[in-house]
Amino acid sequence: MSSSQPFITSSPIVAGPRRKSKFTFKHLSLLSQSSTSCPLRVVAHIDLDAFYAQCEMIRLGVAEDQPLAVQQWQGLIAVNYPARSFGLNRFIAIPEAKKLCPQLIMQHVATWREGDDKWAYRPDSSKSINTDKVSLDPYRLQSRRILAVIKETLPPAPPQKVEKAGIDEVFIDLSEHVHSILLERYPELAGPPPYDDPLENLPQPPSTVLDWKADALVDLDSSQTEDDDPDWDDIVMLIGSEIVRDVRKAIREKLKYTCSAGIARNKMMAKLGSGYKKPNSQTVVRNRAVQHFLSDFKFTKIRNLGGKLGEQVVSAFGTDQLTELLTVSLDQLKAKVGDDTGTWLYGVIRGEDTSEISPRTQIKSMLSAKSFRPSINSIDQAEKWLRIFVADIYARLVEEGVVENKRRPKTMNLHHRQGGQTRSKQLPIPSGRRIDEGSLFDLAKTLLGQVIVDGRAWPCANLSLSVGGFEDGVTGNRGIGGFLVRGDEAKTVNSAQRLQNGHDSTDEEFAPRKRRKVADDPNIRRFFSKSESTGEYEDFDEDSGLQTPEHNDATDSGHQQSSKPEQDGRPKEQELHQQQLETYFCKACQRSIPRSEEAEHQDWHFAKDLENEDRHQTGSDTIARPNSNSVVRSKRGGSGTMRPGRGGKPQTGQKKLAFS
DNA sequence: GTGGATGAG
DNA sequence: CGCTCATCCAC
Repeated sequence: MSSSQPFITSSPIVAGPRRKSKFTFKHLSLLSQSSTSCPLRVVAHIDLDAFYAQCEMIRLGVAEDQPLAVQQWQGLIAVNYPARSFGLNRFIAIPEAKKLCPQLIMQHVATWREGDDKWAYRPDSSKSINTDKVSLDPYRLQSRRILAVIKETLPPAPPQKVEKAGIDEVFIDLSEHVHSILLERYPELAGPPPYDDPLENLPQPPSTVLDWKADALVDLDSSQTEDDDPDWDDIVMLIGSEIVRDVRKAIREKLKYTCSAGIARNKMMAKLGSGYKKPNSQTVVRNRAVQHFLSDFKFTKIRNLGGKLGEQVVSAFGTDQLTELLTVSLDQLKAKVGDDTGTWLYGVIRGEDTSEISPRTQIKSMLSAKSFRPSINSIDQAEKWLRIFVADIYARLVEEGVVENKRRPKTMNLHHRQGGQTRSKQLPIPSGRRIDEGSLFDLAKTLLGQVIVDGRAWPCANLSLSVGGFEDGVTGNRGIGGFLVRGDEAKTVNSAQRLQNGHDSTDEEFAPRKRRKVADDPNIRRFFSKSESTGEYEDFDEDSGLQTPEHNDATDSGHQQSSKPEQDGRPKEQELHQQQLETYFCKACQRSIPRSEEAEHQDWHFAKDLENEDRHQTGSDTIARPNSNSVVRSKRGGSGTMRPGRGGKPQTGQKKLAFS
C-alpha cells in the first residue's frame, strides 16, 4: 500500500476569493438524475487485472506472486503481473517466454473437441489445433460472478447503472448514489435553494482535508495550483472513490480477484484513469486535473481514435500528440473529418464526454469461430466444425436462459473467409419452436450451402457462426403459480397473457415455461462449472425444458477446488437419462430437484426473485435515451457532442437539450 | 433487414 | 495473436 499523498489539503479559509461554490443547486439536481451533462457527474471504470490469467490462477490455486500466462495454441493471450516483471507480454513467443522466465506457468485455455460434448481443460490442447476450438466459457462465467458481486455491492435501486464494456471491464455511473451520500453527509445541501432559485450557487464545501486514502491522484497542472480550495466536484469524486474502493474490496474478498479502477467525470476519463496505475489500484481524475492528465497522451489512445479515424487525424495534422491538437480550431477539425466527427473530436481531446452508461449487462449476440491453419477444403470438414460451433453456442444459449425462454435469438449468421474475401449469410431462427442443437445445426448447414453455392468457397481460412437479435423473454412476474408464457412480441406480461396452468400450446407459442428468473445469471453459482449440452441432437422432452443433463457434482463446493484443474468424468449417458426422469436440474440452485418437489421449488424461486429487473430502464429521460450517446452541452453557445463516425465518415449526432 | 467494415479488448 | 463482441453504414 504505497499510499500517495493527498493532493488537496486544507486551506484555512480566511477570506477566500470565493465564498460560494461554483456549482449550483441545479447541478446538484442533475447529479441526482445522473444527467450526462452534470458537471458533478461521477463515473467509474473497473478493469480486472490480467483477467484470464487471474482466472487461471484462482482456478488452479496458484500463488499470487507466481508468474503465469494463459496460452492459446502457440501464443500467449494473457500474462499476469508477476510474469510481466520478467519482460513478458502477450506477443512474445513461447520459447522466448520460457527463456526469460523459466518458472513461468503456462495454462492453455479450455477447448471444445470434436466428439466431445463439453469444453474442457486438456493436457494436449496446444497440440490439437486441428481438432479443437478454444472456449472462453470459463472466463465468461467468472465475469458473471464478478458482475453479480458488483451489483450486489451497489444500492439495489433499479436501474443500476452498470454497463458491461467487455468480459473484464465495466462502467458504473455513480452519480445518483454519490448524490444521496452527499446529502447525508452535508445536510446543508439538502434544503431548497435560497430564493428557490436553482441557479443559486451552492455554499462552499467545508475546507477539511480530503482524505484520498490509497488512491492515486492524477497530478495537477502547475498552472492550476492556485485554485486550491476543494469544491463539490472534488468531494463527489472522493465519495465515488470510496464507493469504488468498497466494490473492489467486495470483489477481492468474495472472489479473490484484483482490479484497477478509474473515477472521473465521464467514461473516457474514467477509462484512462483505470489504466493509470495497475494492478490493484484506483485512480481519481479530478476535473481540475483533466487537462494535465490528457496532455500526456497520444490522442490515438482515446477510444475510437485507435484505428483508421485516428490515422486520418494524425495524417491531417501531422501529429499524434493530443496537446498539439488543442491548438486546432473547431472549424479546422470539421474540415478534415467532417462536422460531426470534428465536433466530437474537439470535445473529447478536452476531456468532454457525455456518453451514457447504458445499464446493459446482457449480450446481444454470440459467436463461435475458428481460423483454419491449413485451410479446409470440403463441406465435410466445414460441417464438422459447424457441429462444434453449434455445441458451443447452444451451451451458451442455455446459460442465457434460452431453454427457459428467458431470452431468445432471432437470427443465425455464418461467415466464411476465403483469401481476402469474407462472405456471410443469415437466416431467421424459426419462431414458435424450441431451439435445440438439432435445429441450430440444420440452420447452420443451410447457411453453409448458401455461402458456398456461387464462386469458389475453398480453401476456406475461417468460419464463424453466430446468433443474434436476442429478444427478452418474459420479464413479468405476476401470477400465483408462476406460470408465464410469452408471445412473439410480448415484452411484458399482463393477466391476459398469463395462463392458468402452464400448458397452453398454440403453435405460435413457445412451450410455456415456468418462470425461473434468477437475478441475472443462473450460472454464477458454480465455480467453473461446465456448461452443458447434450452432444446429441435429440429433442428434450417437451415438459422438461428446465432440466439439463446433470453435472458432475463432485466439484461443487461453491468454490474452486484448487486441486482439480482438470475435469472430471461426467455421468454416463444411461445414468443421465434415468436421472432426468426422476429429477429436474434447477440451474438456479445448481442441483437436482426431485420431480415431486418441482412445483413447490419453482414457486419458491418465483417468490424469491422479485427484485432485480435489469430490463426496462426508465432512463434519465430528461436528457437522453439509452443508447443515445449524444447530448448537447450548452455551456456557452452550446455545441453538440456526437459520436465519431466510422471510417472517417461522420454520422449524424442527435441533439438533446441540456441545462444552464 | 443484409452484408461489410471498423474498433475494442 | 486469435477470438469475441458491438456498432455503424450503404444497400
